[in-house]
Amino acid sequence: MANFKKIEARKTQILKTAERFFGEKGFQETTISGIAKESKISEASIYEYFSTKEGLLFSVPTKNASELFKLMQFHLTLIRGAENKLRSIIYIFLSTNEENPNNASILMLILKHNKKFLNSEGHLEIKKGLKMIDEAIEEGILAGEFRNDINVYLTRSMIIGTIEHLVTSWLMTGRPESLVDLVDPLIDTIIAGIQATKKQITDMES
Amino acid sequence: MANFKKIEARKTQILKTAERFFGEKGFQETTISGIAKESKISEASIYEYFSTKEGLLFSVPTKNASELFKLMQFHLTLIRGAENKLRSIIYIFLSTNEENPNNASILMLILKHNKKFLNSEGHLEIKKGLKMIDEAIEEGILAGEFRNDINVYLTRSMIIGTIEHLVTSWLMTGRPESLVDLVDPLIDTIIAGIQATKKQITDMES
Amino acid sequence: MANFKKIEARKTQILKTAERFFGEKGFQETTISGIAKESKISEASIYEYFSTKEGLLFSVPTKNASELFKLMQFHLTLIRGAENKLRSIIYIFLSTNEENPNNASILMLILKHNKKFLNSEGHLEIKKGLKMIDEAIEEGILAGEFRNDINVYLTRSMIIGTIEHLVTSWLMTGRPESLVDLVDPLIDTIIAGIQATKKQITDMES
Amino acid sequence: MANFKKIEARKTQILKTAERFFGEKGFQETTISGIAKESKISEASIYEYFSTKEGLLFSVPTKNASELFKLMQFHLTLIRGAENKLRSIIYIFLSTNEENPNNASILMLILKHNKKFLNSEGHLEIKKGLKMIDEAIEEGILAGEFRNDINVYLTRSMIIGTIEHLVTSWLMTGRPESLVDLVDPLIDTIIAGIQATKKQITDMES
DNA sequence: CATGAATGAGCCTTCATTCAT
DNA sequence: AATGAATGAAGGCTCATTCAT
Repeated sequence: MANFKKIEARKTQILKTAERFFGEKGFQETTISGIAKESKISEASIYEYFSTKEGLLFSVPTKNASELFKLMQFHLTLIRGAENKLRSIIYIFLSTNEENPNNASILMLILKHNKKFLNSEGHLEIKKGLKMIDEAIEEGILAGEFRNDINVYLTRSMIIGTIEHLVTSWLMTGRPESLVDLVDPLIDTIIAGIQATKKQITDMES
Repeated sequence: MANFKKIEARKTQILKTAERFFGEKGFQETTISGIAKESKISEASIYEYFSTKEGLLFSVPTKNASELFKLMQFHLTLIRGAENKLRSIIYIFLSTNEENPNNASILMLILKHNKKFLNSEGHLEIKKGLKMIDEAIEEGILAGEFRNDINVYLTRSMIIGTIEHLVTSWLMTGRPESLVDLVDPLIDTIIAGIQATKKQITDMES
Repeated sequence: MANFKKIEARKTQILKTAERFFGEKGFQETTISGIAKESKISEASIYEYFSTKEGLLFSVPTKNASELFKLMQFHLTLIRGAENKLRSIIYIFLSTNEENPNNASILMLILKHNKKFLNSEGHLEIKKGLKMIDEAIEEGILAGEFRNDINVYLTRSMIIGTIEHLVTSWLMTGRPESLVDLVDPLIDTIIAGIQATKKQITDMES
Repeated sequence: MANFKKIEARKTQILKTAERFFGEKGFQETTISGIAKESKISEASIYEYFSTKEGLLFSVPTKNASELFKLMQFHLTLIRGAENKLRSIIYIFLSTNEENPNNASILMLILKHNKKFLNSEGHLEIKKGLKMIDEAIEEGILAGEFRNDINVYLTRSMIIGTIEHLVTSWLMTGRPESLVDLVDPLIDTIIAGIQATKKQITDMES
C-alpha cells in the first residue's frame, strides 16, 4: 500500500517535471536526463514507469484531460440552454489553458501535430471534450436556439479553432494578457453567428 | 549575370526540395544531408546559401507568402464591400493551403510554433496578410456593414483560428476532403456573427 | 527437506529456461529479465541461486556434462578394443549434441571461447571426457591397434576438432541433416589414419 | 589522388586498431569510442567509413582473407600432387593464423559464430579457401592418390575442424606453443587416413 | 564557387545487479 | 526465502556545421 503510494508519488513527480520541461522547452529540447536530474529520479527509473520519451510526453496531458472532462461533464449537467453550455465549455477551456500554460503548450504546440498521439488512447479523452461541443450545438439546434441550417462540424471548428488560436497566440507572444476576459465577447460573436434570428423564429411560429 | 541566374536556380532547387522534405517529414525528421542528396547540391553549398537548417526552413515560406500577399492585395483593390473582401481573403487562404499542402504544413505545423520565426523577417509578410483582415473588418465597421461593438482582434482571431484549425485537421487527418467547399458556410456564419442586425440598424437610425 | 526440494526445483526451472535462452539467442541477447519472466521466478531470486549472469551460463552445461560423462564411463567399461571405444565416444558426442542442440550451442558457440569458463570447475567435467579419448588412444597404441608413432594430442585434436566443426556447422547452417550418420565414415577415416598397417604389424612381428 | 590515399590510410588505421581491439577483447568488449581514441580518428569519422560496429568487424578479415587466398591460389598452381597441395594449404592456414593471432581470433572466436557474417560477402572469400581444399581432395581421388570411397565433405571437415581446434586452443590457452610444428604430423595422419592403400592399389591393378 | 571530408556534441535506451522489506 | 523497486554505468549512432582545397 505504502509502496503503491510511493510509486504514484514518484510518477507524479516525474510527470510534473516533464510537464514543465516539455511545456517550456518543447519535445526536442527536453532531455530525459534533464527531467531525471530535476526530479531527482534516475533516468533508468523514468524508463521503469514510462516506455519511451514520447510515451512520457503522451502521459502528461492524459491525466489532466481526463480530470478536466470529468469536471466539464459534471458542470454541463447543471446548466440549461445550449448557449450557456457553450459559454461554459469555452470558459473552461480558456481558463484551464490559462491556469496551466505548460499543459496548454504541450497540447497546442506539440501533441496537436503528432499523428501518433492523435491515434493514441490519450487523444480519446480529448475527443470526448469535442463531442460535448457537438452535443451542445445539436441541442441548441433542436431547441430552436440556433439556426437549423448551421453546419455542426464547422461551428465546432470555429469554436475550437478560435480557442486554439487565442491560446497559441497567448503562449507564443504573451498577448492578450488574459484569456478568460475573451470569453464573453467570443461567445457573443459566435452565438450571434449561429443563433436563430427573430425572423427565423417568426417563420417557425407561423 | 549568368552566374547570378545559376545561383538563383540552385537556391530555388534547394528551396523546392526543402519545402517537400519539411512539409512531408517535419523539421526534426528532415536532414540537410537528405535535402542535399535529393537536390544534388552538396551540403556545404546549402550552407553557402542558407545560414542554418532553421534559416533554410524560414526561407521556404517567405517567397510563397510574399507572392501570395501581392496577389491578395491586387484582388482586394478590385473588390467592394467588407464582406466580399473577407470572403475573398478566406477563399484565398483556404485554396492556397489546399493547393500547396507542404507549404501549409510548414506554416501551420512548424513555423507557427517557432518563436524565432515569429520575430523574423519572414513573419512580416504573413503579418501583412493578417493586417488585410483587420482592415477589411474595420472597413466593414465604418461602413456600417458590421456591428460597431465587435472586437477586431477577436474577430480576426476567429477567422484565422478557424482557417488554421480546418487546414491543420485537413493536414493531419485528411478531413474535410475539400477545404474550399467550406468557404461559403464559414463566411456566412462569421458574417452572421458580426454583421449589423436590422434591429441594430434601426437603433442606429433612430 | 521439502524446502530443499522446492529450491532445487526452482533452480532447475531457471536452468531449463536459461539453457533454452542462451542456446537459442546467445549470451548477449539473453537477458536475466527474460529468463525471469519465462521461468516465472523473479530476477532477484535468480541472483539468490546464481552469482552472476555468467555464473548462470556456466551452470547450464555442468550438470549435463556431468551426467553425460558418467554415462560414457559406464559404457566404455563394457567395450573392448580401442577402436570400438573411440567409435562409441564419437557416437555419444555427436548424438548428445544432436539431441540437445541448445546445450550444444552453449558449449560450442559460447563457452568454448570463454577463458573464464576454461578455468572454471564446470570445465573440469568436460576435460574428463577429453581424457577418455586420450586413454582410448593410448590403449590402442599399447595394444598395437594404432601406430606407435602417432601424436596423442594431435589425434585427440583431430577427433574433437572434427566433432566440433561438424556440430558447429550443423548448428549454424543446418547441414548435414543428421550428425550421427557421420559416425561411421568419420571413425573409418580416423582409424585408417592411425591404425597400425599390416606392414607395420609385420615389422613389429619380425 | 593524395586525398584518396589519405582516406585509405585513415581506413587502414581504423582497421588496424579494430583488428587489435576485436582480437584482444572480443566484439562486445570493444567500443567504437575505444577504437576512435586509439586510432586518433573521431567516432563520427569511423561511421563515415564503416556503417556500423558490426560492419567494421566484418571489414577486418575480409581484406586479409582476400590477400591470403590470392597467395594460396598462386602457390597451389606451382604444386604437383594432391598430398602436397593439402600440406601446403594446411601450412598456410596454420602459419597465417599463428602470424596474425588477432585476425585469427576474430575469425575463429567471433565471426565463425555470426550468422550474419556467414551470409555476408566477406564470407565468400573464406569459402573460396574451403573450395581449394575440396578441389585438392577431389584431385587426389581422381589421381588415385586417395581412396575413392572417402567422403569429400567429411574429409574437408576433418581438416578444417582440426585446424580450427588447434588454432582455437592455441588462442585460448597458449598451447601448443607452435602451430606450424604440427603441420607434418597432422598431414601425415590425415593422409594415412585417406590415402589409397597398397592393398587397394593392388586391388585396382588386378 | 563548390564540395569532400571531418567532427563535436549529444541523447535515448538497456540491463545486470543490489537492497530493503 | 522471495521479490519489487531502483539505478549506475555505458555505448552506438546521428547530424548540423565547418574548413581546406
